[in-house]
Amino acid sequence: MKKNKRSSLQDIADAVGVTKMTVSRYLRNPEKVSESTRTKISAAIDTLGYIANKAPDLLSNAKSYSIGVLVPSLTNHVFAQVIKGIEDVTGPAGYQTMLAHYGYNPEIEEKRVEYLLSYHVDGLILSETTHTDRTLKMIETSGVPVIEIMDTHHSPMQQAVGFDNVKAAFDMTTALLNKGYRNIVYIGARLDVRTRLKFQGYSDAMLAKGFTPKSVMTDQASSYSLGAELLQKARTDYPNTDCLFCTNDDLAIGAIFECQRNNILVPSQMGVVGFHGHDIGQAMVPQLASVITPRYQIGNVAGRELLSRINSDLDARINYKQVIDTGYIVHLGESV
Amino acid sequence: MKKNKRSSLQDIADAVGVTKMTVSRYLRNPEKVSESTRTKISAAIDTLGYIANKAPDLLSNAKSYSIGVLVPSLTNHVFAQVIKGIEDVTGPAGYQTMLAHYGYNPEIEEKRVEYLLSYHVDGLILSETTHTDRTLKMIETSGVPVIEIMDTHHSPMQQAVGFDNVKAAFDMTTALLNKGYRNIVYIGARLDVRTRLKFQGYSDAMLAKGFTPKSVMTDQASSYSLGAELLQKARTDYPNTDCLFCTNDDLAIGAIFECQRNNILVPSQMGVVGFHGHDIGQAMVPQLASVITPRYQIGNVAGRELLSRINSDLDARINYKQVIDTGYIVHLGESV
DNA sequence: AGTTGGTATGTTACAAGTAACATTTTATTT
DNA sequence: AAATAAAATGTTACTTGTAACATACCAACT
Repeated sequence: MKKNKRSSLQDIADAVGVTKMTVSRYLRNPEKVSESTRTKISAAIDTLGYIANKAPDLLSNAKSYSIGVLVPSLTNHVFAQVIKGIEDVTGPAGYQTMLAHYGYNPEIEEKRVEYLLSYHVDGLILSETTHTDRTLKMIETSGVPVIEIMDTHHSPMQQAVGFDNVKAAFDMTTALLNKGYRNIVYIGARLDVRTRLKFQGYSDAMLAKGFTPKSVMTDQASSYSLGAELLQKARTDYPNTDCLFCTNDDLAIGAIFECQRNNILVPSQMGVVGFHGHDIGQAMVPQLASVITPRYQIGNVAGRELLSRINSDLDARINYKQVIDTGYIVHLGESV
Repeated sequence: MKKNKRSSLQDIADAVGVTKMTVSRYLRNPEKVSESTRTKISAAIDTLGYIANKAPDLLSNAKSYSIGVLVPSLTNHVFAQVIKGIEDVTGPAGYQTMLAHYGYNPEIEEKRVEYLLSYHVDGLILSETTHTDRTLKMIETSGVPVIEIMDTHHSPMQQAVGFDNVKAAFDMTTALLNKGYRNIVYIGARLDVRTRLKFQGYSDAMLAKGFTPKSVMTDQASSYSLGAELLQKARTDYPNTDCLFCTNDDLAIGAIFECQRNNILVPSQMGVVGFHGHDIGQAMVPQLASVITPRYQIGNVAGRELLSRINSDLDARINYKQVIDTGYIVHLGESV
């Protein structure tokens, strides 16, 4: 038993006794079709369950009203709010998002970009500042506008929206030093670009006040249990550690739970700091110190800028080299 | 300055001095093209930055090698692992996922299904058991195989993979009663179908042992802070509450934090139970009691079944009315 | 030299929807 | 009733890549 094709405009037309052009008009400019024909077409569409086919749109180079959004990971809570920020602008404007993820891997990012471009997305939002040569080439030749989000430390392809990870980590570290911490250890995982940038900001701040940067790093993916492990490793490697600056909230929260299990008092015996300011850290006891990043706003601004460029007549590839900085808040909470 | 079109096979062909058919052959069966032509085409593709166009595939009704995955929400941690489970099967088989979300709203689900079908996905995975009439109609007429995941309590459209939410809540409630809790209050949010099913299982278990079901419900979305609020509401509405059965881990964790802030001892003064068994609940102190659901496995099985049906010659709409139950684990942890 | 066979490339037709133009039908006016 | 205008519908051409078939070219063999 072979699958029978889905119905086309032609099938509707045949059922009604008109040409597909009339049906096309019904869908696009109903007022140009007579009342009686309209009724018949409407009935036929219902009966046959017509679904528009995107193929001709792609063929004719029409706008697809789709935008491609690439995030590194779906388990990383950071991006759920970014995506909401994007869709709250693009949705009402009639755009659908094609969402894909690439596991922090530039080769997979390349595949995803190719995939999205093969579907003629009208614009792209990428969550990374480093890309393969072919990714750059494809974006260049496709001519779609691109916005890189999250980090503004690097020079953008076209346009970037986010904050300076180096500066944010520098500011937090300085605040910790001002609070009296002396043996702050940086806890990193995944070792993606942003972790490296934050470590740089931390190091700069430590060195600026005459302290030695220390770190415990792993390329494993972040998790609560990894935070627990890395706390123990820090205490072994640097026995007089008085504060952990974790590259994200998950590690920090895992470390705090491990402190609770081992009767290490937070913050009096150990300060713990995260990054991004997620709900969970703000709700927990003690409230987690973190750099609160405006993730919703980053998505929102990126979406707005992207739409404005999609609807501009300017070539996406010229006229741009713009950075929009959305800032961040150093929040000390109760865990330092 | 107008955007210049992306390059097509014709552009490559022109650059090399052959017809586009030869270029097409180069991409699909390189061995059928002469060595010298191959070299020239390869160079031209690099220079012009050719990106395949999906349009002809859609037109010719070829397989798209895309599958549509609809999840209710990206902030709900449940689905990240489901998606990983799906992609770990479908990715290696050469399929890309088109991921979309619909905020627990059947009308939006309908739009998303239409969108995915307009791009000719080869199959659909839906996270809901109730759909609009038009959604059902579109899926019926499109002829694509569909799998509904998460709940198996209802009769599936074609095929369902998941567990029985009513039974799971019944079993957990029974375990709590056996442990000696008497005034268990059900805490619900969002009021989606699955919350209702779980409440039913809880009620059945309470009534079976002669206790009165009690609940605190809201249609707000779940969050840690909402868990804190609902704990207080439960204590006001039912002063002798000795245990909270929360519809998900987020509410449960928020409730535990609120207990910690108010010096209510968990579990000795208040038992708290969640649902799904997320990492955070398992890592925290005290370890959260929860129904551990096999989310990765649900995705994995759904992906495997979907592929097998995509590659079958059978009409997707017949021969199926199958439920695959992946089970769950009642885990009592340290919070009861 | 002519035939055969294989390799490389070209030609045509097709999928679905729409813009642009052409034609037919209906309504309005004289 | 004929002329004109307006409304409704039809025809053609076009977009991209590929299957199916057609042709051109060259080498090897009789």
